[in-house]
Amino acid sequence: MDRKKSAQFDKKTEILAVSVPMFAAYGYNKVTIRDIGAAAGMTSAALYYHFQDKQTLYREALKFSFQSKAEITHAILSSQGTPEERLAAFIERYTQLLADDPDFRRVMQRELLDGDEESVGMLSELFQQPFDELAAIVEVLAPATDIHMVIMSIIAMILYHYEVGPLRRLLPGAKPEHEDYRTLATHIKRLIFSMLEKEVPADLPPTTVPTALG
Amino acid sequence: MDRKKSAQFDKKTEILAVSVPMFAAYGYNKVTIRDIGAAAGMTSAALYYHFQDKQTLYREALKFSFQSKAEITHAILSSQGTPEERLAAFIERYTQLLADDPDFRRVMQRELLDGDEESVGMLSELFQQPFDELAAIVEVLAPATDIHMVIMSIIAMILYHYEVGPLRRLLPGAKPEHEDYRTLATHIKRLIFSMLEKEVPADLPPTTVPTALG
DNA sequence: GTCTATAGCCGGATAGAC
DNA sequence: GTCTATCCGGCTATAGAC
Repeated sequence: MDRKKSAQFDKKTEILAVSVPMFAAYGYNKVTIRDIGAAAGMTSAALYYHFQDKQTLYREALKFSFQSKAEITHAILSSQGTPEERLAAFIERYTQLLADDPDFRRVMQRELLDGDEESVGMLSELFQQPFDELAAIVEVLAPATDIHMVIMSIIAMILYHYEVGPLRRLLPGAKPEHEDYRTLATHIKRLIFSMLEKEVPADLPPTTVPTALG
Repeated sequence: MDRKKSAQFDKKTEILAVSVPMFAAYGYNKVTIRDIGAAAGMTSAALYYHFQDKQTLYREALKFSFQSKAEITHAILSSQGTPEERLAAFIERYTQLLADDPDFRRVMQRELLDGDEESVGMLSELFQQPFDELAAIVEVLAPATDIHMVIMSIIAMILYHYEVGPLRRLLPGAKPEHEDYRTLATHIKRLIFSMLEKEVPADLPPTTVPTALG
């Protein structure tokens, strides 16, 4: 490791990395700067050397968390194959990605509830490109439909399934396999492909899902 | 109006009624008991005559808000007609109900994020019956499918559309008509009925949507 | 770059008068 | 039932030593 500042491991980045799961779990208000300091191995006063104030720290944590997700989403959408296969791959892999990352889901949920214009604007910029890539795939498969709404429906079924989990488990017909992301993915693929009047493509070969940058 | 205590207008109920929109808009932490007192026309100290503490007030507000919604949901599902018509009616009317009631959506969203076991348990009890009624309808239409998942998908597409609104509006392909609940309802009906391999029933006669109890 | 100490504020809850 | 006054605790942020 050389002397030059390493974006991966400098103190500031480390603080962001430990604070993301805390904000995800408890929300902005309940996480105190003392908590963050303790988790990063310092006192709250030291945080003010790195960040102007709590709001700034939070916004940088948000960006830190979402930037990588947008890049992973782009990577998922860059897979090879027919449009059918690529759409199926997106549903399968994105479902898995979110199953593996409760923090990401929860931060997103909190932003949709209480995010200010600036934060939400930042998110929209990050997801502009992946959204367009997905739109290009859907357009080939269903030129006559409202592509925007089809995409939102897919995302809704994935994300809301996780959001509603705590309540869903207590409702009639809940089964253990509903916790498995593959059950969810299969269900969504069936629904979407039947609307597109296409066959659901065969399951993916066990390609590695990108789970981190680089 | 007689002397007996009227459940509709006693002071306690009035406090709950004014606090629900506040909790919905800003969340538990950001709403102070001083705020609630002011909105109800009294000081915070007076609230402690009616409620043990802030948590208790919140929980009662939650129940107050959700009980009526569960009853309305039941009313929507009690409509006449073929199973196809009843499912279509549910999608149409529930979409409208949620369009008209941002408080309900937001309180639900907050509970799914941060609700404790007790609150979520209460919600699940309230929605048990409407869920079963919906399941009975779907079962007739699609005996071979995972009914639980089909219902969750419908609810996901309705609720997530509203949740994601602030972000969705900034994404490619967003159009003004996506704000109209009827656009959403039509889209969901098309998707669900194509999966069921049924025709979408004709639009409802302009029946009044129940919007309050009684 | 991190610490200790503390200023300054605000929120929940209670005491006691009316 | 509602008020005024107040206590207590926790939080953000800063000052200043090291």
